[in-house]
Amino acid sequence: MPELPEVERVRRTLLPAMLGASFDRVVLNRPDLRRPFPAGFVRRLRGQRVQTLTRRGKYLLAVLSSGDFLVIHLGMSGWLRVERTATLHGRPRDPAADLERRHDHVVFKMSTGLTVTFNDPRRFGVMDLMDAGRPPLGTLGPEPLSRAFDARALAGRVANRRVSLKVALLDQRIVAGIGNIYASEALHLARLSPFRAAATVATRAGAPRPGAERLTAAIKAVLRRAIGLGGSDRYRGARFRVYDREGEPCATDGCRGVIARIVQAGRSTFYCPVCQR
DNA sequence: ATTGAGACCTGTCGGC
DNA sequence: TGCCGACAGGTCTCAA
Repeated sequence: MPELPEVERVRRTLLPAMLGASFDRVVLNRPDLRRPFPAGFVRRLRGQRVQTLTRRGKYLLAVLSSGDFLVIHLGMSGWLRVERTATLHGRPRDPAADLERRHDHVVFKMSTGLTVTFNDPRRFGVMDLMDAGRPPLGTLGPEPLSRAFDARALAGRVANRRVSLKVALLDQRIVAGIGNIYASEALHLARLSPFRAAATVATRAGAPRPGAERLTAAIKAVLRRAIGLGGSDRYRGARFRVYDREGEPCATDGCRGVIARIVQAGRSTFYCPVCQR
């Protein structure tokens, strides 16, 4: 589920439950996610008030009244849901819901009376208390929707990089928050081939090449649109331009191409061999 | 210093 | 129907 637009949607869902509220109870249903929870995790959260709830790339960041930073990454399959009441007993059996609750790994009971539950079947997510200036947070590239991320910034960051453009977009140090879906989407909108060496959109004669302008604009457009649609998952939001559309006709005006799927760095790339150059 | 491959997990889907 | 492999929205580590 989660790339930048989906994480942003989760953040907005969480605001009414968590912002300005404190942790009344914290329950860990297992000792680890991708990594163990840090020592004293429950104790350090309990009673703390959430002062800010922001997003950096694909990370959610809560600054607590104690000064601690609660950091949450949703991994591949993580999400957070907000519920009004604890649903512990007296409910009719619902096999589908029971199955899902098997992966409720962390529960926050907030002073708003709302419960926030972290669910993550694959357990690639991370929850930690850490310094915002430290890696990986400190090594993230610019926020793609910020002013600071423009053609010049992108060009500077891909200079001398021999990896393909697609793989470069997945590197969170170059730009933060893009994942496998929106990398393919942005390249298609920008009509740039995923195979190109990243450095081919770098600076020449002191100015970013045209590809860098198109690509930054496409990244912003694709992400803004997805945020506007509430992100994407199986059941809602985005109709993708190319992602998961192998064999379908290309959506670019006047293009007769057919969407292809290939693998780069172990991940699927969807693209149009005709209009992406 | 970069880069690719493999590891970490569970679930789902399509083919036989 | 059941079994099996391929694949899934992300990092992280390790060897070349």
